[in-house]
Amino acid sequence: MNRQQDREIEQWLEELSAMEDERKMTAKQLQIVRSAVDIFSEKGYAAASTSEIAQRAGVAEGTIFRHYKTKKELLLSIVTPLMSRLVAPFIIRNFQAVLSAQYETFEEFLRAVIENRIDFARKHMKVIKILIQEIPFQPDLKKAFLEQVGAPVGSRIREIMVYYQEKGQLSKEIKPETALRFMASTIMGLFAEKFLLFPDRPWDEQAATDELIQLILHGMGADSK
Amino acid sequence: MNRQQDREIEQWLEELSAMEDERKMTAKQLQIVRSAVDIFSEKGYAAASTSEIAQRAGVAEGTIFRHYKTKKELLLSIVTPLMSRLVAPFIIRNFQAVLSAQYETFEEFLRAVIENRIDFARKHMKVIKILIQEIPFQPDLKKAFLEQVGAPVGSRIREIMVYYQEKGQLSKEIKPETALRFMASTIMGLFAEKFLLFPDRPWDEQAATDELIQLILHGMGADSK
Amino acid sequence: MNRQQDREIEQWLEELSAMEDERKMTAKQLQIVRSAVDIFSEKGYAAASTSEIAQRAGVAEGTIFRHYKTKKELLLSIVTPLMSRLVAPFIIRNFQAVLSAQYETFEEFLRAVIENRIDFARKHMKVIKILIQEIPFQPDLKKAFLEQVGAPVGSRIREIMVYYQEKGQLSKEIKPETALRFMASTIMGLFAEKFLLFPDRPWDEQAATDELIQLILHGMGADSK
Amino acid sequence: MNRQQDREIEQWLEELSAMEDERKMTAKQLQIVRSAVDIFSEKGYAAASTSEIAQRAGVAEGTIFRHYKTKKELLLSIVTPLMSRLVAPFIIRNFQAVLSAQYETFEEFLRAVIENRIDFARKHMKVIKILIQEIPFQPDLKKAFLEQVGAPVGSRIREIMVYYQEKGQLSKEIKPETALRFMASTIMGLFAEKFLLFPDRPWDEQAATDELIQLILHGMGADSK
DNA sequence: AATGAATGAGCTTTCATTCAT
DNA sequence: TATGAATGAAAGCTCATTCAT
Repeated sequence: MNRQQDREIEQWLEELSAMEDERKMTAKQLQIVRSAVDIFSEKGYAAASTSEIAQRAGVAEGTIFRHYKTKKELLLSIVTPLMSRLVAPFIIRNFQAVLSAQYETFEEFLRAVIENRIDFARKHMKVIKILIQEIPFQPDLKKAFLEQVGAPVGSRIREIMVYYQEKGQLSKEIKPETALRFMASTIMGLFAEKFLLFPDRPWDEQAATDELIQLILHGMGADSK
Repeated sequence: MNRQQDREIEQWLEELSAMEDERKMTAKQLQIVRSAVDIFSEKGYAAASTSEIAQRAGVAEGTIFRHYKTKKELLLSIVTPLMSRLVAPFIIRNFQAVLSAQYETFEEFLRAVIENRIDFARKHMKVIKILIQEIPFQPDLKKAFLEQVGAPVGSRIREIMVYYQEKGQLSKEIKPETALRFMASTIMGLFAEKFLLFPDRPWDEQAATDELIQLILHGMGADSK
Repeated sequence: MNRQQDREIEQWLEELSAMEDERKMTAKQLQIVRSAVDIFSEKGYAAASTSEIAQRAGVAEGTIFRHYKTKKELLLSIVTPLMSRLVAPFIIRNFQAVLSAQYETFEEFLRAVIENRIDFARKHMKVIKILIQEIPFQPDLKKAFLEQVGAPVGSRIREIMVYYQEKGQLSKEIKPETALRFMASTIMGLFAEKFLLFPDRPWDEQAATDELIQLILHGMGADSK
Repeated sequence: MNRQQDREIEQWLEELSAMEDERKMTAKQLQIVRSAVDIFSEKGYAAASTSEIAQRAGVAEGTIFRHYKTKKELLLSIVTPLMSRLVAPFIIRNFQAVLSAQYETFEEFLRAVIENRIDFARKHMKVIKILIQEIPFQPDLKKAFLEQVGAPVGSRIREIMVYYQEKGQLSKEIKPETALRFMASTIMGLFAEKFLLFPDRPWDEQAATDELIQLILHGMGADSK
């Protein structure tokens, strides 16, 4: 199994979950969702008005409420599917086998994950922004996030770390929770800078990724090439 | 100059800027600000209503608008002073002298800064949360943040890094912008975990700080003790 | 063409422009307009509250703003159509032909116009009152009035005066602007007395009209019968 | 008695009543009144806010209410004195003697009155505007106006007309009420044109006055010189 | 006499949601 | 399924007025 195959699997997982949602949508409904994503991410959930969403979707106000009982249900319908797509690559069955077959070193693994998630994040930037913005204010969202994302990813990370620690490539001192937070926050930091603070400033994505990987690897006491 | 003195300076800077704002406030106005901070951080700026703010402040709704022309002005009056307090420790005159007199190693310096900012952040958690939540939606806030916080802190970090790089304690490969983002995002990651995601889970602050410092030091290629 | 026909044309013009406005109104919207006319003319635009308008219209307050973005738009929607109706009789194509066919003397013409406009004014008293009251405070209204009413009526009056001056029935010394103002202000003076100052005092409309016509005719140096 | 003396009397009457009002005013109160006159005439009574009045007067909000119990009392304090000044020249004792001594012809009299009132109106334009605008909406104002202005001026006009009718200079057919309305409305029409509709257009005051006098004289069947 | 902070009722306007068509 | 008129609660904000200083 090589990187090409990996990408295909990921692709496939994405399509799968995406289709589940969108397959049975009417054209109007799709427009509503798209318009909602735009406006939620532009002005925030609370400041977005259903009438503006309807207008930008080219749809009557009432139509939104035919598909979603409340404005909040519309939010959840947008943000919940993202979560499963977010964890998809970590849920492949027989993960460890995949791992050992595929990534000789922790660095290889890390690079694969980061590149993959950067791809993903770029595609779903708006919805991710909505999710992160709303988690602090919506307890049910927070709960769903911890259960559906936090827990499974957490346990995967644990397995992975043990795997590479036993291979002697990773310091045993660092706790998996800390490592997860460390990785997640540095990645999200990169995103905050590139997409939120300076969206107009051009950047060399490859270089930034390399740099980031070095920071994480060193930080976690893994030997770089 | 020792840590004790450092804390005193910081203290003094804080008081100074705080007093400027609050000195001439009436009792009611203070209540309004406090109530607004609470509610903005609980439900977000857009979802907070001036009537609820007034109610919790024990004040008539009109009173808010006697002191602040608009709801947004109230937001800014809360969030703008935070910025100057945020950068205060970096603006001390003769910073380099202070530095060399005080911190032998980069690690010492890093520890001092992180502990200091953790102190600060704990004290001002709510307002920081408001600021971060609103920056993506308020262009003027974002601009003010970049100018008043980003720029000065950025140039300080540059000086500091050169200083310790020349002392041979810091890898020369890392760019200051990247370093700043790296440090900021790991620190904020810690905060997001401890205060937003699991505010009820007890934690050993000292241990977390030590851990964080090691991650940063290693990540940036500084030799740990 | 006789007076009967003239009245029919006028009638038709009225209906025409009225229908344009009201045809596509919902029942509720019509109630809103009616109620707004009443209340604006009773207390003045600024002192009228949308909530009172809604209440008297038997409609929810929000309904007003579904049809008119602002209170001012509601005012304009009431007052603007009046202007076109006000000038309608002066805009008939081939006016001069009508004139010569119809009115042998200036007095006849004057009598026709005055009676006609008194009819009109009685029907639209409230809206006229609103218009006159608000013109001094709303620059856009004033502009619209001058362009849509002042200019066309002015140039018609000019034509008419030349016509009767050449017939030797009208002094050539008087300027058309002055004549227009003279006629308009005496007519409006009559209205102010009868409808504003003493609305409860009964009056002989025919006698008052005759009297008024004599005053104007003599004032303008036209020979009375 | 000549025109010079007449002017002096008028002057004196004016001062007298003016002083009554303003003599005991503090500087602040005067500023309040001036500011109120400006703002009432600019935006209308209902749309003027006491806070704006206070601000333009350079006075605290509360100060207004120290002098005037309510906003309406402020309005009345401005508009009521105008009424007495408006009728002052008609109330001179022994009016008929003055008349016969002074004005040989009705035209002379008319010219004197009109010139005098134009003088007056120019000086008090703003307050007159306020009065006229508010009369339709304030029953007590209307009542005061009819009693203090309408009645005395009406009876004076009656005397005057009889006087000149007996001198054979004035048609006996016209009713004094009608004559009063006719004169008032043509004068006010001139004012509306010159001060409200086209305040920026320059005009020859003397010519306009002459023209107006001719219109009135002819209209009323008085022989012009 | 003058201030200006405080009030609470009321303002215009927006909003999420309902429902007859 | 889709519409859009209608709703009424609630939003942000203004206002005339009061009162302790």
